Amino acid sequence: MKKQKISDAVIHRLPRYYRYLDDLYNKGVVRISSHSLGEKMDITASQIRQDLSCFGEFGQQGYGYNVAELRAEIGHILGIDNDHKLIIIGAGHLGHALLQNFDFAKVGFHLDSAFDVSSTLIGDEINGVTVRSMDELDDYVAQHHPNVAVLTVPQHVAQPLADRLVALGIRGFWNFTNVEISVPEDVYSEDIHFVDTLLTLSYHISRTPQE
Amino acid sequence: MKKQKISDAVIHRLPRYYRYLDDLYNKGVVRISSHSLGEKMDITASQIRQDLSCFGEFGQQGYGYNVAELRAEIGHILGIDNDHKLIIIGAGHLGHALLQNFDFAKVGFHLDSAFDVSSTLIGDEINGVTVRSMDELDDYVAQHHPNVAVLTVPQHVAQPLADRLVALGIRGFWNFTNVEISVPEDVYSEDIHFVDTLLTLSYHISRTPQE
DNA sequence: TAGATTGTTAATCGATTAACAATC
DNA sequence: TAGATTGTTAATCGATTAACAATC
Repeated sequence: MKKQKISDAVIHRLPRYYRYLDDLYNKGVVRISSHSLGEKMDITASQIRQDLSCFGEFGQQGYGYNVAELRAEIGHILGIDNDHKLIIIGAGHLGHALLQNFDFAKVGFHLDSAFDVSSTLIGDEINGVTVRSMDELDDYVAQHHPNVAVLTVPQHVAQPLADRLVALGIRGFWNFTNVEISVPEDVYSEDIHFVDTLLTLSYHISRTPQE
Repeated sequence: MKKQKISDAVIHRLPRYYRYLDDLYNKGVVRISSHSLGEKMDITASQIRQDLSCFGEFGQQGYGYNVAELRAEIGHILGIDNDHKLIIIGAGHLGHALLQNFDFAKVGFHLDSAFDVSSTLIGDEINGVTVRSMDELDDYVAQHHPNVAVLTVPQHVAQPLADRLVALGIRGFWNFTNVEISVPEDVYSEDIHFVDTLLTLSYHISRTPQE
């Protein structure tokens, strides 16, 4: 096991490993070799072994990897067992969709509460979660200490809100606005730029002839 | 200008360039150098010039780049002026949120129609777009020839639906389900894996102490 | 035991950065 | 003109792949 800084390339492959292993696990597959996993995922066996070696030794010569065990190990590396507490800021259509559809518990997050400014939404209970007024935000965070905030708010309020939430102790953002928010070094923001992905799609279908 | 295969790394930076240039453009900024753009975007000036050189020569020595012009060029490279026609498959919470909030026109897409299986939704008009029955899908596509489909449907129907849509001539997928759909070489699928991004976030906030 | 497959070291490949002549 | 900044070539850095001894 090498003890080094883990590269972004490796980190970004981890959730994908987890997804495939979880799938195999649910199908009842017991063992898998780097070679056959690589075939499924369309990457080289070498890359898989190299990636895993950043975190430890999880396999066995001549056998491969135990699916349940490797799944659990990668889940652990990803922090799936840390029970992060999360609040949703903005209960509009997108926030609402996440409240309704997204299985936060499956990835180790506990959805605590949602906040909005609209009096039409405040007081509503969506999928067991109460929508609170933004006026209650400071008190609520001070009392319950969530560490992650989902930003499903209009673009122009994203940065001021992020600043406010950082001051309240939020450590991670799942940012669905189309702006990159700036946060201190010890806070992480994962941006979902819908526009960017749609443009990437546009790029690819605009030039399929030669490639 | 080098004539070569464009690497994925470059392609994935293009929408970000476009976003920054669009922002500068809207602020009325006329010119920018690779150095100052790099400072804003937190990348090297060298990388910007190297990236752009894949597509042409857009700058001028001693001056830099004209913001409006470079924005338009990158938009063109991304295919923003191709007026792609798009349909939404699945008008549940997430599909609904996209119908309501997302400015498809801004990125050169024309939202044509939405489809669902639920009789509660069929016939509804959301933001000017009619929700049609999935039974009408084949006829509709044959007649209107949309080239992109948004998949906001349950996981287990994603692959069969994708197959059906490919057969109908769809060239690109904006896939919001948590499975990777397999498509022919000349079709492109852009996957939005919410779970993966949330796990990446989890990884980062689970180990901030040392980094 | 023989075959399979790991973890790791070395080789290769590609992407990023630096340097600089060209020129606006 | 002198200063600034490009596009491109060369140098560096990092990531991926190949090879292989170790061993289950």
